[in-house]
Amino acid sequence: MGATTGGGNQGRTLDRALDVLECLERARGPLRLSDIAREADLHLATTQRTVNQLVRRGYVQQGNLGYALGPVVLSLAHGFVVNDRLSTVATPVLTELSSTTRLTSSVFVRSGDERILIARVSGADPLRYQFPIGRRVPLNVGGGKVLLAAWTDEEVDAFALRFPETFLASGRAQGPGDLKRDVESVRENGYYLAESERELGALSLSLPLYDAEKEIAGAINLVTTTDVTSPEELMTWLPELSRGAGAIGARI
Amino acid sequence: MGATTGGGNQGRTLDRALDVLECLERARGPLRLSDIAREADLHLATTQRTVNQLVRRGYVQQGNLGYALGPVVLSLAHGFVVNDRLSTVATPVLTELSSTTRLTSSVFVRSGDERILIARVSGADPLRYQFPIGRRVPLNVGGGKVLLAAWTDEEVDAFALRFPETFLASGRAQGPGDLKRDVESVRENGYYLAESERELGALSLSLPLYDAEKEIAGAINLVTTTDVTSPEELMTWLPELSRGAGAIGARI
DNA sequence: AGAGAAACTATCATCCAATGATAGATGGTG
DNA sequence: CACCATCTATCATTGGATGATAGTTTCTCT
Repeated sequence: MGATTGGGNQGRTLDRALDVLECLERARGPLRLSDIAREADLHLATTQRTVNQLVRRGYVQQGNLGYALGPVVLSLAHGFVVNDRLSTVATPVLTELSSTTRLTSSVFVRSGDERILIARVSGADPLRYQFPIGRRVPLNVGGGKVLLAAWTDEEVDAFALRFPETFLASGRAQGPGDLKRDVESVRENGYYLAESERELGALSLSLPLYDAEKEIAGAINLVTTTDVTSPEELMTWLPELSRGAGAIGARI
Repeated sequence: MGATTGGGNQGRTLDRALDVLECLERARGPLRLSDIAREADLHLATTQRTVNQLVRRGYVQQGNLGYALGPVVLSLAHGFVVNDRLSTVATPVLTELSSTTRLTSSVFVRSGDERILIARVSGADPLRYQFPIGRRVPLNVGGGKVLLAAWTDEEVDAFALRFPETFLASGRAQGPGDLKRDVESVRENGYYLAESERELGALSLSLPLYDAEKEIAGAINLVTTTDVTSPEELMTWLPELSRGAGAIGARI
């Protein structure tokens, strides 16, 4: 089903085209025209016109197994990373941070009910993830919680209710109450330590990033695995991470 | 016939939205609404509606200096790199190639009258380029010429006439005749050695990539600088590069 | 602080491009 | 060959995009 806006039918054409793109983004392989139509809940004819248009512009490419995203989306991403203030400022800081801690560090920002990884530098023994930049990850597990800490109670409540019961990678269930408690702890301590929440065996220490106007702009974290680093050991890097967060925040 | 009969105004809405995105991609910094309208040749009201829609979806973000691309375009790019056959196949080959040659290697594909870098692995002493993946580069200079070699003479002629007189980085002028001669040499030799064409001091050796059906699918190259590598020295890596090209082509 | 400009938002009648049902062309399969 | 699926093409209808204008907010000078 598409993410088309419920309130009023304005901007239908563009919304549908973006739905098509994002449905191809989620796809694990090439999609047939009819697959896209079903997935994005569009008429076949509409899908065809939209997809062909996207093909003409290079945003979608057609193989003999179906349609997939095209190379032009890479160009847009390039335009983002070379321009975006947070991206360009964060990268050198992460590089230094990963160099001193020998851990993987990353920066992500909120996007709707998700967060998007916009920068990452691998540590000494890199994690197994492949090209994570741009990946969408949930907002309600792991380091995502530090992004919620800047919201009002009402916003957090509304968000928490949208995710009634989430199962973490550790197997533990996380209800709205648990989420609110974690957000509270972030507000008190200024950081969040996550253990096997999004990924089993993953361990991460996350801090919010604030810009010059004290507005939340994203989050930074160090991530490792439980088999090489203990939570206590990871916590010793908190001052270093905090310094990195400050350095980034001061320049955006 | 397939595309847009009679050059009518079909798919105007989407086309305009993509124009907006690409105008932000080209921009060197945040753009004001009126800048976008002028740049994309749109009415201000149309621009506003389109931009706001893109903001709502995260494709554009609004700062206090204007509009810029948003993080969601990174997600699309992520969807591309994890799915695209050529991207995933090429990366390990480039890694090995750069390891043995100690040079920077890359793969690019054609997109309209440009080529787009879809994979790159840095060599021993990395070039000064920042995050080049996704960058659009001209098709008529440097390694781009190997992509033209698979075209018919008519196509090459038509293309050459679209770029009447191009000035290379070395200062040399390249007319349509020069371009055609270079394309001929690619057809004969199977490779192209470029010296200070797109970038002053750059030296690159490029080969076309053919898929299982002998259709051209992109190009691969080794790139270095004239101050550390001589053309003759670079040419000694031709067998290695050719082997890499074959390995990629066999798997797509 | 206040005047002026610029950036952005909102409204609305007109009309054209998007829509979707249908039919046709193409290609692969047993 | 018949069958099924994918993709393409056509066209009347209509509803959403359009663009002119006016309004509101925000910045920038002096």
